[in-house]
Amino acid sequence: MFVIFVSMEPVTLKKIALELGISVTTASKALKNYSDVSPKTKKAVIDLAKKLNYIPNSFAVNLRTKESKIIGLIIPEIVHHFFSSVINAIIQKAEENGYLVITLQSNESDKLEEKQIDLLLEKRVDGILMSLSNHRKDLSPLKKILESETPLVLFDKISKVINCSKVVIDDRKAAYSATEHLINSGCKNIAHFRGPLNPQNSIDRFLGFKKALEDNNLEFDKSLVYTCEKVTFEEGYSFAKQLHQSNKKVDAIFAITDLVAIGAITYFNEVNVKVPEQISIIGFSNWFMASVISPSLSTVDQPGYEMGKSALQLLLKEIKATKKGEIIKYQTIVLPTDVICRNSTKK
Amino acid sequence: MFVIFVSMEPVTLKKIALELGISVTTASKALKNYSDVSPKTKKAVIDLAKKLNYIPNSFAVNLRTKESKIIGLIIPEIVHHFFSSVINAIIQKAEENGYLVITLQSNESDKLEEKQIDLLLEKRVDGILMSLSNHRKDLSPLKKILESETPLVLFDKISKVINCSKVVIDDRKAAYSATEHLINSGCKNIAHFRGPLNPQNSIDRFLGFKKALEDNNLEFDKSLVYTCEKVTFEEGYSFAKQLHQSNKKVDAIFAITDLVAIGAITYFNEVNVKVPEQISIIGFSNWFMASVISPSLSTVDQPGYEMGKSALQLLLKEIKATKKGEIIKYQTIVLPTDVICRNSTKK
DNA sequence: ATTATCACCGAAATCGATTTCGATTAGACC
DNA sequence: GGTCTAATCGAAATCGATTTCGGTGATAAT
Repeated sequence: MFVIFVSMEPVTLKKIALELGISVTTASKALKNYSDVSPKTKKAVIDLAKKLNYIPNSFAVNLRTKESKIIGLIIPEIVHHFFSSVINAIIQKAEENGYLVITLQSNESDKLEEKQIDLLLEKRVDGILMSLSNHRKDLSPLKKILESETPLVLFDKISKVINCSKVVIDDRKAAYSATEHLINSGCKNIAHFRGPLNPQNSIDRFLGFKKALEDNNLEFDKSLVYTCEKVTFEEGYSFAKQLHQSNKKVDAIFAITDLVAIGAITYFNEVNVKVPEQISIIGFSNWFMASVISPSLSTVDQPGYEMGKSALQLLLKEIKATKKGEIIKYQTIVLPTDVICRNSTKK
Repeated sequence: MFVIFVSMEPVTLKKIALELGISVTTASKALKNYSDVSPKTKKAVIDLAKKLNYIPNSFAVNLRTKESKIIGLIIPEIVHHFFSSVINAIIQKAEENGYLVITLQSNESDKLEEKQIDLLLEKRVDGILMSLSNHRKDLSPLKKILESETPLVLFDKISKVINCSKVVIDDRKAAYSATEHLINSGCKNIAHFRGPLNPQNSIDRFLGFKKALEDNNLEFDKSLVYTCEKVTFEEGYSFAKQLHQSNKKVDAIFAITDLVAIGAITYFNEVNVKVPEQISIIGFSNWFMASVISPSLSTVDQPGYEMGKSALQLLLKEIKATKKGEIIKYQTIVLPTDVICRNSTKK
């Protein structure tokens, strides 16, 4: 049997109504199970709809209901273990709750980030999840989101001064614990490969590091702090090399990220400096590779999946509240972190 | 100054028209730069629109134009280096072309995959990009996409029998080259850690492996083929162990994926089997970690970014053609791959 | 003065689904 | 027969932007 169809026109309620000799109104009500439609008509409509494979036009539905059932997500980087775990959680949980997710990558560019905010607002997404770029200082784009009455939840890389819900870890405390872990294992001269100067994340980790030294009566040596610009493997490698060749007395390193730590380990492996015997190294994030590298990397577990999940749940709550016209109470969720001891640190 | 606003009603064309004492028609035309609107009126409308921060209601625009300017993307896994590179390319290139991307993860579940296809069709996305789950055999959900006249492009994990555009690498040839690389460096007893039995990918790589042996007069030993179910680090590790403890004469391994290869390397490092002196290992994908592991891993470069980019470009072309009512010529793009020699293989 | 031309504007239909508000009919009940 | 209730149905408005098509008034051409 040959079926030739010239771009068949789509199945609409009108078509169904026409075919059954009823009004569009009744057809609509039948599908939505209104009580003022006779069972017979209901069945006829439902059957025909199924037969014709009727799909309600979401454009029209959106227009009426003023909802897109879409959530916007902006993050600095997709190809990044932590963020891809977050995305994973968000997409999955969103779908379970009847929402789809548009993902955008700011690439650590402020300008792009702002453009993407506009794109999402134009698309009239029902809510926005964001992790900010490292350089963001101008908060007016975020305020624009709030003014448009679009619920907004920030996670991980947030701004403390913007008035909205947030999901974070206590970076300061986590860094404190990591440093203390090094100290407890007997290290006294600890270097820190920190992140860029602007993001709150890396500031907090630095402060936690410093505080741990102070609280344990260890001298803070400014020259033992190296600042990563891009937070890469190569930086970890090269700072380790600089540190090693400087002949400074150092017995441990706390790195801003597992990737940086692995760069350092790789260097020390190459020049036969024993980790952790000669130098202990601890990272941050608990990236999958941390458990696999040799020696396996001690680190701080940063729960990406949970973060995505919590952020999404907060957002959904706010979307519901906004819809009902309720006043939203912003809240900040702080997720727990754990130090994970492996073989790159002693004891 | 206090501004109290009770959920201000949104700025619409109607509002602008009312404020200026003109019709909605004229306001619309002014913003779209029609020639039958006086420069004075145009300016007035544009100025007021900017002042009120007017954003056209995309729901209404979608309804009129029958376009969502959204592309759907379904992949088996997000937290995966190769796929996240693909996503990265797709999202970026889509944005540059005025499209946003809804990403969904099938999690290697057929049922989920089918549900997600329905979700995207209900959302009336302008096109769909897919990499299939490993188990997909029933192709009717894909046919449903085509019947709905939604352009579809498959990439990486495709089905050969479905009639649509595709972007792939020549897995067979790539595996052939990888194996030949091992042979050329003097290896004669080569094991293969292959992927699952169903996906075309892993079949092709297996076939390429086998063909390379034949063409070089090496005996194919079935007992040297290990089949990964999940394609994990652990499988690579454990197969390496089995192989080692079996005392079979083996001087090389071709692994389906870098992750599996790294699992194997890790095992051999632990038991002090020298790579590549005692056993050569080559992986597949050119994951970032491959260059970092010790010894660095020889592998086949699988261009994820390019694949995403090509798939998107094909899709955009089809979307445009469909819109114009043109007939679409399906095409299959085969991207080149390269063997990358590092330190896990000889010479 | 008449016609033609041009510049400018707006009423109304349209996209497809939803929902309000009546309208109609049949049967029940007094 | 008349009133009332319950069961069914549909006309029309609505969401907001777009576009067709026709109209008006002013100026230029004859």
